[in-house]
Amino acid sequence: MAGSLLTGFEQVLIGLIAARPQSGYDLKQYFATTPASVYQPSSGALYPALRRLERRGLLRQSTGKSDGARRQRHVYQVTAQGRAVHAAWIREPVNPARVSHDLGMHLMRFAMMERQLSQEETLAFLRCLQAALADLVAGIERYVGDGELPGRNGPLALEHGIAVFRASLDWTGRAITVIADAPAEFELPG
Amino acid sequence: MAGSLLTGFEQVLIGLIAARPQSGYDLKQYFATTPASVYQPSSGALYPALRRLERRGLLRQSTGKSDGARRQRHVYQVTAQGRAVHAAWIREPVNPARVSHDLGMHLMRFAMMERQLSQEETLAFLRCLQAALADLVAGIERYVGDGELPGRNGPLALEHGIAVFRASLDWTGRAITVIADAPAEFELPG
DNA sequence: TAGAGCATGTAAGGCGTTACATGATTTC
DNA sequence: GAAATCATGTAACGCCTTACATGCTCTA
Repeated sequence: MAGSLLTGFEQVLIGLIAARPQSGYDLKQYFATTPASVYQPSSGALYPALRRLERRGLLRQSTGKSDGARRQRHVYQVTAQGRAVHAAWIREPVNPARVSHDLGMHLMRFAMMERQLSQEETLAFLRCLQAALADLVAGIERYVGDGELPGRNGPLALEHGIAVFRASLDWTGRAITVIADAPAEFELPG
Repeated sequence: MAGSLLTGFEQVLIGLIAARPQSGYDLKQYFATTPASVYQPSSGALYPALRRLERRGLLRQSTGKSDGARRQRHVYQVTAQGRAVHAAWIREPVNPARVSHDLGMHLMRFAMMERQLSQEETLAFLRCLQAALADLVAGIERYVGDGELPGRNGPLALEHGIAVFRASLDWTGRAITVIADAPAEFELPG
């Protein structure tokens, strides 16, 4: 992602805490139990990241109430500034040149868009993603057609890439249909 | 990948140089022109990596002949020790627990297997990958079925994961067919 | 009171990114 | 001779990984 000064990991942390105030341990549990998660952050990555975000004024600690916990938990919540940073991240445009690199992060953003963006904005995002993926797939297919790679396994591995990104591309079409067909169930909360 | 002391990036470098002796600049060109490549290494990553591998005795420089090059090129080739390390990397087993994380690296290994492994060994690798991906997809589908995620975008994002890994899984089936049907065209060179 | 699980944190070391620096050689 | 291109490299900085350390609380 281009514009922000935060890492993708930090942005995801803000988004998760924006959805529900929670502690570092809660986040570890979340990452550990969510299937196919890109992140399995270690303590050495997670806790320093939370403190960085706190130092920058994007998170703050709630009153550390120990509700039966074994040890004092540090429950974080998002500040107004943190909410603004998160909103800007959600709205970052899709960079077509980096879509294969950023795909996982785009999906994270999509999952977090629901309470931030209107139906129309979400559809615009998906259409950008769709166009970028279509170009990506076309580019790989052109490369395969050129017969650049010798042997058998090389072309097969490229076919894997085509199949995977084509699955992504097909998904964007289905997602657009689902979002477009669904009624706007609720308005965006403040 | 589990066993080796080298990074995945370093292993890929050894594999590419094993296929054909080349310089750092050649490798940059390769990464820049191959579509959907996982790596777009910067100079600050590439050249130090090559020197690390040289210092460890896995690469050595050919006679730096300037065949009309603008500047002295440092052409690397793989040493016997480097070849052994690469062969061990190619044969590393698929860790089912890390398959979603290692998938790109597995595909790199597959692309480089052709001259290292027999048809039977390649098929065994693909069947391990197939089994691991099947478990992964089943796990995500079970998670979706549990209805853990609220809202609309979260489940849709998970469906993306299912679609992508299912495309990988389907590819393994096709690749197994292609490899199994193909005659052993040539024997493994020394 | 010993141990297991909870929850946070630190320290060393390594690697990558960005940005800049440096020669050499064509080309105009 | 100036500029563009080729080709390699360095330095600062930041983040992650691994491994270890620390206390607290519940259970036996």
